[in-house]
Amino acid sequence: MAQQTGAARRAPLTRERVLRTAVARADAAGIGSISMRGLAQELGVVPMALYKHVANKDELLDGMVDLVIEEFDPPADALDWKDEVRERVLSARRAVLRHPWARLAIESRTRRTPAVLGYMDSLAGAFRGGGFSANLTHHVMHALGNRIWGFTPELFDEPADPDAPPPTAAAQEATARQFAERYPHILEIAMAATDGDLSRVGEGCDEQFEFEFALDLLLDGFDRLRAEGWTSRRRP
Amino acid sequence: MAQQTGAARRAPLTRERVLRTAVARADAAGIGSISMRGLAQELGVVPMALYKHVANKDELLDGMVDLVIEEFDPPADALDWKDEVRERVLSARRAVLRHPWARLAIESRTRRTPAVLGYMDSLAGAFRGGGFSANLTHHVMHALGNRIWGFTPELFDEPADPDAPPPTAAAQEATARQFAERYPHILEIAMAATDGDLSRVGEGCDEQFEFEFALDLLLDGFDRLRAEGWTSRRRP
DNA sequence: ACCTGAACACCGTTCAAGT
DNA sequence: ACCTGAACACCGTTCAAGT
Repeated sequence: MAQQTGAARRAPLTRERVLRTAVARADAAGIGSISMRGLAQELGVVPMALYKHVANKDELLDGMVDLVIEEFDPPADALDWKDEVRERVLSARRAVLRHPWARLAIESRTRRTPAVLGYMDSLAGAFRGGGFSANLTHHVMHALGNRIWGFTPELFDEPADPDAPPPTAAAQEATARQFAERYPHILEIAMAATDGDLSRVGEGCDEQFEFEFALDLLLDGFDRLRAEGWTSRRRP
Repeated sequence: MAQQTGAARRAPLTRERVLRTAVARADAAGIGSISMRGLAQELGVVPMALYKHVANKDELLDGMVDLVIEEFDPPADALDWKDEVRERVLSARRAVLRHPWARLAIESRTRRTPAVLGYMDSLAGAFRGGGFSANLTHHVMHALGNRIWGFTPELFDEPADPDAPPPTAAAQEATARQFAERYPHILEIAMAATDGDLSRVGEGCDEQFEFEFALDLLLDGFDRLRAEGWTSRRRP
């Protein structure tokens, strides 16, 4: 008995299984929980075994991002360029929201995998098909920036520290007064975002709204340049 | 003789000196070169000594970013809102270009230091002073996103691996053909960016142009919403 | 009271030794 | 030929022991 160890009884290690396990781990415990050693242990395998399937940790992260990109849904055919871009980007957003670690992984990766290139090519194709010149397509994709991956930076919204002791009412009052004095415009903005309900300021704002606001603003601007027959390498 | 060790002879350790040394080190060797131990060694000090001046590595990074933000120049007075925002953002860009590591540090930090808040407040103030409602100011700042820090994601431009062996002409031809087949739109874009000179495709494009293109496109869109008296919490 | 050496619990990756 | 244990050169941070 016990001729096979736990490791030997497991499904054979494949690149696919390594990557899927890493994605599940990152989904559950964040990108900080991804280490070659920890992942190997979860797979019941010696760390070096992973290096059969991924060259190093960077390639592991690239592969994880590729799995997220594979979740992007291509939109139905016969949309005009604007709806196609919109659908593709919002689909990317849904995938990135399912894998919150992907935001930082995408930002920190220098990645030009086939999955990345394929997605960018399909977006570029949507613009070209809508009558954008190659040049203008180039510029508008840069203008979209990381929004092509469906996320925006957080800027104002900071995850509240769950370990922080709840401040006393007096302390809260004091810091609020100080804040109002030093950062009056930020306070205004925060209050506007919560319809003046100061107690909800910490909740952050409606990120989905902000994302679509900016996306549609950009797409409208693009449309204007396209309609104007923008060609020159000059700014709008 | 030698009553004072090298460490003792040095200027006393201060938070300021720790942060400035870290910034200089990151400027020279990248963010990956920043470690508590390495930094301590450079300062001729035992690692634990740093913990007197920064609570932990996260706070060290926050402090480094703050030093970059302190390099932002407030613009001359009496600019209209658009020029003021433009000047502030382009000044931020100049600082970030001087400290290339700051891009990733800013993206990965969850930072709401006084320096960060102060800068965001000044930007928000420019919009408010230009007649933007608090609500619209909120949305347009989200739309600017990380561009308020003066950078855009790299998207297409990947630093060429200097260690990679120069591919043979035949291999280059083969990959080019394959690339053209799989990613025709990206190829078009890349060629447009280099005026059709394929040999310069690897160089990447004019990032400064792309940055200002997107910035001005956004500012124009903002101006349009402002002029229309945009108030509703609906998309543009 | 102050400071710090040693230690703890990790990393990614190499490589020689073992089967 | 294949696989892997041990090792290398690191991490951030804690804490007890020393001055």
